[in-house]
Formats: sequence, C-alpha cells, structure tokens
Amino acid sequence: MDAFFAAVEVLDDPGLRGRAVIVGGTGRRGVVASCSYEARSAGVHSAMPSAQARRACPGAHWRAPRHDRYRELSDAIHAIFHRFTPLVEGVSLDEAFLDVTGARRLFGTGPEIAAAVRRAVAEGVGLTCSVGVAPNKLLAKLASEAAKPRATTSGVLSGPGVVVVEAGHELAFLHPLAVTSLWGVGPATAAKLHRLGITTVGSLAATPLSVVEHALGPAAARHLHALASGVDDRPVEPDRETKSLGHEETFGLDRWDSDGLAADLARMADRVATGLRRAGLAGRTVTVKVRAGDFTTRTRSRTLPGAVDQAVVIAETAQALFRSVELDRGVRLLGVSVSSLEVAGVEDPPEQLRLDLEPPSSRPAQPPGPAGRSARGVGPTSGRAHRAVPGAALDAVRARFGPDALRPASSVDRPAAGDAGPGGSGARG
DNA sequence: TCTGGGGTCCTATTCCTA
DNA sequence: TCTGTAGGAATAGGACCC
Repeated sequence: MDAFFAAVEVLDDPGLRGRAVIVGGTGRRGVVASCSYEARSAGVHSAMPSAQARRACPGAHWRAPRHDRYRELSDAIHAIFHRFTPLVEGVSLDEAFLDVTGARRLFGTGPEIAAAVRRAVAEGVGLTCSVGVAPNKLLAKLASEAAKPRATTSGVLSGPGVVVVEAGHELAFLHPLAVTSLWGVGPATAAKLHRLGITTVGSLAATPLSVVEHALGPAAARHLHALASGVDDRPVEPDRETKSLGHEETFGLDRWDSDGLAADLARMADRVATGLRRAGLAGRTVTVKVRAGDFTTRTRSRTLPGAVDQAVVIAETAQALFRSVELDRGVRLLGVSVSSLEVAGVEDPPEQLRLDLEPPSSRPAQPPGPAGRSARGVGPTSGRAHRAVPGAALDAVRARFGPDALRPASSVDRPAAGDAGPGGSGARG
C-alpha cells in the first residue's frame, strides 16, 4: 500500500487530499509512523522524530495513529488478495506477498493479475497500492518499491503502479540499485559494506563471498550475497507462526519511580496476557526491556518451567527481572514480552484466580524448579502452565463491562501509563 | 530538548549437564 | 570422586523490518 496510514487518514477525511499529512506521535518523544507523499516532498520520512518533522514541514496536518482502523482496512485488503490466491503472506498491515503461480490459468499473466489486484483494492477500499511482479520475493519487493509514487523536492511524481521484472532481466534490474535496497541491509550493515567499497547490489555480488563473510559473519554474508545475485528461494508462507508477543511504552519523561514502574509492568503484563489468550497462545520465556535515559537498552529474560498466559505470573516474573536492572540513568522505555510460544492447551486443570500481585514471601512455598535454574531466584517457578480459566474469566468480564472493568489493583488510583504518558500522549487511569 | 512500537532473526556468551 | 570437555539451552544484545 502507498503511504498506508496517511492514505487511510485521507480516505476518512477527504479534505486532506493533496495535503501534507503526517501520522505519528505528537508528544515530545513521538516519531513519524507514516506520511503522505506531499509531506515526503518536504523531507519528512517514516521514523523521523516528530520534532524534526514539524520543523521540516510546519504546515503539515498531524493525525494520531489509529491502528484498529488500519487493521480493519488491512483485513479487507487481505480478503481481496485471497480472491486471487490462497498463498498470501502478510508481511505487515500494508504489505503482502502473493504467490500467483497457480492462479494464472484463472486470472491471466502475472502483470494482468497485478493490474486486477490494484483495481480490486481501489474499488473495494478506495486505496491505491503498488505491485511488483517477479520470480521471487526479493525482486517482487524491490519491483513494488519501483512502482510507487516518488516524492521530489519539486513535487510528487506518480509511479507506474506495476513494475514487472521479467525472467532473464533480474540482474539488470537488481545490480544498479543501492546495496541498502536489499532486505536486511540497514545502517550498520551498510556502513560495514561501504568500508569495503560496496555501495551497489552489483558491487556486492562481484565481491568474493569470503571478503563479505569477514565483514558480516557467515550467515548474513551468505544470505546477502545470494540476494545480490538474484537468488532468493524463500517461499511465500501463508501461515507464519507468531514467535513472540509483547508491549512496550516510551515515557514522555525519564522515570525513576521503581514502584510506579513495577505497577506499569503489571499493566503491560496484563495487556500481553490478554493478547496471548486472544491468540490462543501461551509462552515460557518472559523478557523485560528497559531503555535508559541515555538510550542504552537492557533486556533480562527468564524461561519458566511451563507456558503461561496469566497476567499475574507474567507480571511477577517481569517485576523480578526488572528489580535486577540498575536504574541509575532513569527509565525512558519499559516493555514486557513473552516468547517460546505454544498453542495454549485446555487440558490443564484450572487454577484459583488471583486478582493481584502479592509479595512472593507471603505466598505458599512454590514447588522446587529443576535443579540449578530455580536457584538463580528470579520470579515464580511453578511446575506447570498457568493458563486458560482465570484469564478467560477476566476476558469475559471485560467483554461484558469494558476493557477497564478489571485492572491490576496496583495500577488503580494512579495514572495508567506513567507521569507523562507513553509518547507524551497523556495519562489514563 | 533526535531516536515509537511490534515484531524476527542472528551472534556471542554463559550456564548446565552428561 | 574429581576434572575437563562438548553440546545444548538459556540469556543478552543488536540489527533490521514496516
């Protein structure tokens, strides 16, 4: 999709058409999530700090992100894709790979299918998308980039909409591109490649693999070297499993209140647990992420004996991990995630619902964990999964009485998201 | 008063066990 | 019983994507 979030804002407010529209955090620490091509002409781009974007484009119309609305339209767009092929791999809300190998008998050639998809999306949801047609995912991705509109300092140039990379012309398309075009080459990798004199995809392909391996390590080098040669065997995977699920918040001001931060961790854990149950998942590894005022980031993780989807267990583990992190430079960002996911079973017996956290010492002794691991002493080590019924009860109450009907008691009577709120967007509670 | 949030993947190191 | 080692799992950090 072209400038997806911004395009949705224009769709819902046609008065914005042709104007510079920026979707992003307006707080003191916000960044640009998406912007219209008119804003891009002024030098604004995704991930740019909001303060910088305001300076670059003072007349822009700002909108706060509305992820539920974007998801709604993304679902509608994916449903359109599925009319052409079942092999749809969603990369993000606004990007997907379609393997149309088996659809050509029904819908025509690749370019014909691309044009039909664009028409169907425009008619179905009123948004424009750009399509790349190519023999593999890398080339299709790069071709779709080439198909998009272009923002220049003198204005917006409409793109071709569809770009086709024909078999036999892969390298002619690929090799002149900047090496940063390759999926997986960000600023750090680009800097290493530039030190070798590698600036284009073609120059990467021409560099001996052993030289690239020395700079990037074997895995990344082999992967990028193959991509630079136009080789990309990755299949379109319609049903990719979720590997982790988390939530994190950047505070408007650095914080030092460890009690308040611990309460926020409980709130975030509750949100993650709700997400796990909604997805029918439970996870064994709890990770806490703490970004300090100087932007250094620390993570602490602990793997539990069983998979959990209960907020109380995730919160207790997260809070224990959090206590092991030095707070000497203030806390800018705090986050919780759960990984080592598995499908939540229903065979485990239910546990008594606990409504809030208590100090570990006030609870009955936990069964001993496996030798060694439990001795390190962070967090609960119950021997089986905590899941299903208590969380389902919480979810049922919230479904009936609203999402705020039940909250961790530790977060009651205090702002829900820290003094200044995440991204400075204000406190709830 | 530069740097969000939700993710995936890779690498190096540490810990534990056989 | 002690020690060295190898391998796997866990942990921590970082790069990258949209």
